[in-house]
Amino acid sequence: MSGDDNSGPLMADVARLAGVAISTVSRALANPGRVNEKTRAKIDAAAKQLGYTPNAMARGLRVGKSNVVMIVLPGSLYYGTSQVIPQVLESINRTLMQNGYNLMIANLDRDEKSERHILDLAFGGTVCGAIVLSSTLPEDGGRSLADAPIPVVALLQDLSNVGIPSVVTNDREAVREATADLIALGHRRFLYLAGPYGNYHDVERYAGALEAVLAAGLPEEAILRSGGLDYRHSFQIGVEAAEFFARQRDKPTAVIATSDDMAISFMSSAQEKGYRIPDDVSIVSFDGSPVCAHCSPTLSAIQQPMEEMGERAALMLIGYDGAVCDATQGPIVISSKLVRRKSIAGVAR
Amino acid sequence: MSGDDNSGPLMADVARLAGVAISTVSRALANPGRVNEKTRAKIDAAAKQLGYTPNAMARGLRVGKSNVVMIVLPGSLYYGTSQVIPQVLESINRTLMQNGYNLMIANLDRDEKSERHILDLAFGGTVCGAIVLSSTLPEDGGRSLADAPIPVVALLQDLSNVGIPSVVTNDREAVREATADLIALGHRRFLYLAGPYGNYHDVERYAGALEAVLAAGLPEEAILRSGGLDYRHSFQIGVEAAEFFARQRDKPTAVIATSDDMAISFMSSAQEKGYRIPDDVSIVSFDGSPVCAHCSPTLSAIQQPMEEMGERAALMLIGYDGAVCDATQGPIVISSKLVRRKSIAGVAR
DNA sequence: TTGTACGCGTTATCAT
DNA sequence: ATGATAACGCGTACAA
Repeated sequence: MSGDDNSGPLMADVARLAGVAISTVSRALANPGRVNEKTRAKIDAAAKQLGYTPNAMARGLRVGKSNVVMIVLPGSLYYGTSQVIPQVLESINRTLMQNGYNLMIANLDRDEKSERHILDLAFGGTVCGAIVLSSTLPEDGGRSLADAPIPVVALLQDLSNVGIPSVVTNDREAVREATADLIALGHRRFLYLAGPYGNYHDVERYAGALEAVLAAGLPEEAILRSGGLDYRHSFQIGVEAAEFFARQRDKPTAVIATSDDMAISFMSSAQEKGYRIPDDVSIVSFDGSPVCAHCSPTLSAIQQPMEEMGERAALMLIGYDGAVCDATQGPIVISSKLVRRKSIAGVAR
Repeated sequence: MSGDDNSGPLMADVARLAGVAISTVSRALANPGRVNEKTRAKIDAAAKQLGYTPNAMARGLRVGKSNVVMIVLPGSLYYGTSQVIPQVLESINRTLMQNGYNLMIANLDRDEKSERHILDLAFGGTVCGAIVLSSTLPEDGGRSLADAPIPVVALLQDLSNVGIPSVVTNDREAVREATADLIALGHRRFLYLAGPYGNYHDVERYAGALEAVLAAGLPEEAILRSGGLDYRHSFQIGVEAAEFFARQRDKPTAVIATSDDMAISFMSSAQEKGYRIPDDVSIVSFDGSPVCAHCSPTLSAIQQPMEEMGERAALMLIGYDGAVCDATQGPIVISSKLVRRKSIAGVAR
């Protein structure tokens, strides 16, 4: 790469052309108010004529702060239908850009190298803040992202218990309400399709389903579970769950899937086996990707407010909303909402 | 945000602790070979003890080059099932990270502000290269990304005619072959679902279909077209196309969709109207998202080699593969391939 | 209101 | 093999 071009006009060039001192140019560009109107015009003209663009690294070095935020993503992303990551990325990027910041993306793999890399960014002054979507925090040789001299915000999972301000959805409550809805429709036996057991989301979502079941006076055994694989294998979870479903003597009448992909592959597998949806079995899923509206039948889903969460996290990070950026208050919770479509029906028996 | 913490050990601190000069520390860290083994050990120990992390901006300023690459994405991303952007992002990021580079993302909206922002990154030394996925190049007041003092590579579309090295797929050829396959299966009438007319991909893909049809001695009219909306409305295109299909007296027997979303919504709409797939109409689509394997019926698709394209573009940009980074040779073409699934069948009449 | 002078933390040149 | 020193391009006290 030939980016070592040290061409490009400098502030000194602008100053010379405008017939003023360098510092005046600096002020005119940063604090247009604190310089004579006429001088400013001359400087602006000179800058424009030369096509001057300030050097961001020099400024950053001098000011001791960059304007770059990094987002730490789990290393092995998963490419089903979920648009969670891209939506959140766009939302964050838009918010940052509007406030003069840039977004750098960093993948946190399992290997030491990627951890060190991310920590170098955090401790080396490259970034002035981090939004974390990975479930673990990078650590390496005594350094941890939690101790970095930059603010950190967690998104999609609650890390406020370790002092990191967090933005999450009300997973538990949303599942509880959806399950209660199903119970109101007459459902008494459920199949819960799980992501990796122990995962933050899985714990919350299962807890929500359980709360609803218990609240209705049903036993814990009213919920069967299937899945437990990593989210990368969501489609497979749905396929296996359909087989599991077919094997059951006393079949569940409703499925709660913790991702759209599980629901989609469950539906097509079950339909292939001759089960009708929602007549034989209702299904509700998670994330609410746009494709849900175009499944057969259209898929009811708990829709995550990605745009809003991304924006909120970004604003918290850059201190636009400093007062709320306090982990001791617990996480900021933004509501998901159930979007009802045709994959849910009452139990007719 | 409180990132203005000028804490953190400096190279001078390491030097003091190790009992050597600053410049020796610098060498020991950058060129471990050109310093005494014993000295190096002392320095490494000191650095580790202090938790020293080099300041990237200071280095960048001194060296006159950053290690950040930016990717310019179209402003209004589209969230159907397509995983093109996220897959390409991950692939590029992984490749860059392995080679010591970082990835910054920039959305190119229609407004002047985002154009200026991107140009500031390019001209201000923040980034040392750009990978462009947007269909237009940002321009503002005389500056254009094409004239920036950094290398630029286009991905997914061919900009080699304006001097920008490009990495593309063989869209045209892939569609031609897929269409020829359909013709071999007895299909004689086609419905082509278009993205925005005039769009690079649409032009190429339609051309491929047309070439196959003409080569088989069929008239241009063998291909009906529907769609023409922005890719953001892909689902709607499929829905409307199903209505269009239902209205036709002499119906096409095969559909060529230029995105998975069009295909998915066409299938579910058509099925709802009572048409069977592939018995009444075959369908093949584009992108080949993972969900294609879990549609009903499973969806045949021309699968784009996103991983490979991303990697190739990144390597080209950072000069790993300098010899090939020459736009005059035309674009680098990486082959898509048709993945056959159950949405295609022969014509039984 | 404008100019002078210094320093941000690192690398590279030169001399030792 | 190592050390002293001068940049890199900009922002900001301070002085004028």
